[in-house]
Amino acid sequence: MRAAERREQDRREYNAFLSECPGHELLATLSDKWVTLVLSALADGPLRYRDVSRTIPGASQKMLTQTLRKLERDGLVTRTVTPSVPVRVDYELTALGQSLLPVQRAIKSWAETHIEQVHLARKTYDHAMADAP
Amino acid sequence: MRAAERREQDRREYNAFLSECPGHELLATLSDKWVTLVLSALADGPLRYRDVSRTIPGASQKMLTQTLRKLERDGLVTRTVTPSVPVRVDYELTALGQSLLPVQRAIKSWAETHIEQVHLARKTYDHAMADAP
DNA sequence: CAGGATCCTAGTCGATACTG
DNA sequence: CAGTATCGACTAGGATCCTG
Repeated sequence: MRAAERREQDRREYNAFLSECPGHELLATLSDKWVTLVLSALADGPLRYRDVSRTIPGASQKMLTQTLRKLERDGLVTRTVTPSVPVRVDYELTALGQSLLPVQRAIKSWAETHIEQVHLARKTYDHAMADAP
Repeated sequence: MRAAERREQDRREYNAFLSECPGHELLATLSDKWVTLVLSALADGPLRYRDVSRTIPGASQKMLTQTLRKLERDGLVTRTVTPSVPVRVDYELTALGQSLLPVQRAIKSWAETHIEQVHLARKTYDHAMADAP
């Protein structure tokens, strides 16, 4: 059973290494469905909580809050509370957050120019699989 | 209860719209932890199954196979079976797969230049939260 | 060697209800 | 208005065993 232990050890070390890898940290946040949506919702300027949720009808308010908190924690957006009645909370991209937009655009750009090839490949693949199951 | 139904309807429509959005399709695959690792493992040239798994010790063979199949289906890698005894299977990036590497590099690049700011922001945020819980 | 088939758990997400 | 708290459904991913 030493081999199994050894493999598990390797796996742990590797995963530890990965969680320290900047690229994967970024991907972890960037890949979040709601993160990308919130980011692009705020791209045009600051929004109140309610307006963000209207811009992204698919998000439950739990996910929305969770996402906004995460982004705030990472320094990508600022949260400004105006203690009126009722309270008003505005969210705005920081400079750091804005610097992420070009990266998003790069991804979107690749997607738009290559997605058809991917779809075609899938069709071909699925068809081939249907012939030889 | 009509309001709830309406919201659910909106959510469904929105999610349907999202799943058709090229950007999110790409992000769905690109953000997969194992996808990025396999992609960069194959960046330097074709590899056999065993070698991929050695390059990425953290991946269970289930995840590895699953990921490779997904990439093959999307036309990002080719799978070549050599029917010797024992069999030999090579995986190689397609042109489409290689065209994805610059995007990965862009992400990695942003991560490396900005990750410290993110870490700093987190530290500050967590510290502020500790003061006012 | 390269995987297929299963079982199982830990975390994710949505819906709902309540608060300052 | 802008959340917080809680619960249950769901599922991705890991461990394990087995095959051509």
